[in-house]
Amino acid sequence: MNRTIILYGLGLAAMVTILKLIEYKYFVRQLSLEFYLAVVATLFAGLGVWVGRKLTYKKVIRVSGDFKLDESMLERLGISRREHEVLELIASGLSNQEIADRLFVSLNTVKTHSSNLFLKLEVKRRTQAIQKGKELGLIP
Amino acid sequence: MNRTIILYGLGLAAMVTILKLIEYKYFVRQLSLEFYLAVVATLFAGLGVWVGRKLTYKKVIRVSGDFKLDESMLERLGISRREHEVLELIASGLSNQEIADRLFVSLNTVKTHSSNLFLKLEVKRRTQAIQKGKELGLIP
DNA sequence: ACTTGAATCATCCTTTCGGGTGAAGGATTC
DNA sequence: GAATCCTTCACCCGAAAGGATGATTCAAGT
Repeated sequence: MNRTIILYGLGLAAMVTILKLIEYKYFVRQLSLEFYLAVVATLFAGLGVWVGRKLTYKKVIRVSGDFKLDESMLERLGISRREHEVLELIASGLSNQEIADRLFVSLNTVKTHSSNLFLKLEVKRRTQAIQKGKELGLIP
Repeated sequence: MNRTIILYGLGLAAMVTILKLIEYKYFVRQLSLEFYLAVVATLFAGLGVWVGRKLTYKKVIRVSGDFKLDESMLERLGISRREHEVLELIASGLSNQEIADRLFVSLNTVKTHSSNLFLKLEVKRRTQAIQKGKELGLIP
């Protein structure tokens, strides 16, 4: 953070210096004030974008919380609501029996759902399903 | 994305217009060129920061990258290097046999490591170990 | 009315996991 | 040298997971 502020200051200083040099040597009497202003505005807007990126990069990374489900991926893979629900519970670390209890269905039903899920995700284990589900944006 | 670009353009246009008005009405003959430049530069740098934030916000969220291992947590829980290694491979979706092949040890060894790991993490399943490992900053 | 897909449950069978226990070799520390 | 920790491996056993297959119900569409 301190580093970026210092860099920002140095960048500003360098900019001003360069502009001064340009001002006194070439442009000031050859080009219009409007053009000169446009150049300054563009340069500093660009600098601002760069600095803004540097300043907000790390902050945003920490936040990075809000997960948005990729529903198009669900459709593409033909994953039903129930199967997705099972995937979420698998990822939360529950056993098939616990999932069955939570969804008020039988163990066999959960096993069927998970088997179909593994087929659609092209995986062989629930741990792989977790991994792939995250990659595809199906679970947080 | 298109919206931000349009906003950016409108912002620039508005800025230029305002500057023009100011230029022809008040400042141009009362203040030095340096001061005028500084105002322009600051305004546009600020605008750039704002635009930069808008432009990079969504992109950065998806990255959500650099993971830093919490080694103090490993020590606190008494998790050895090998056990942590096994945890990483478990989280990547490998079976115990696959982990054994990758580490050039026997299946029994992997089972011992994972069992000790589960004790230290206070979990009962590998899926829970993945979940808790992520919470504690032991794996990405 | 017929088809289709989802959700549900079942049975059989194999593989994988996980718990418990013991033990041997190596490195470090006291 | 004894104690401790890590790593390695083994055997046994029960629980959980996974594959294959078939069946029923029910709602939605055609």
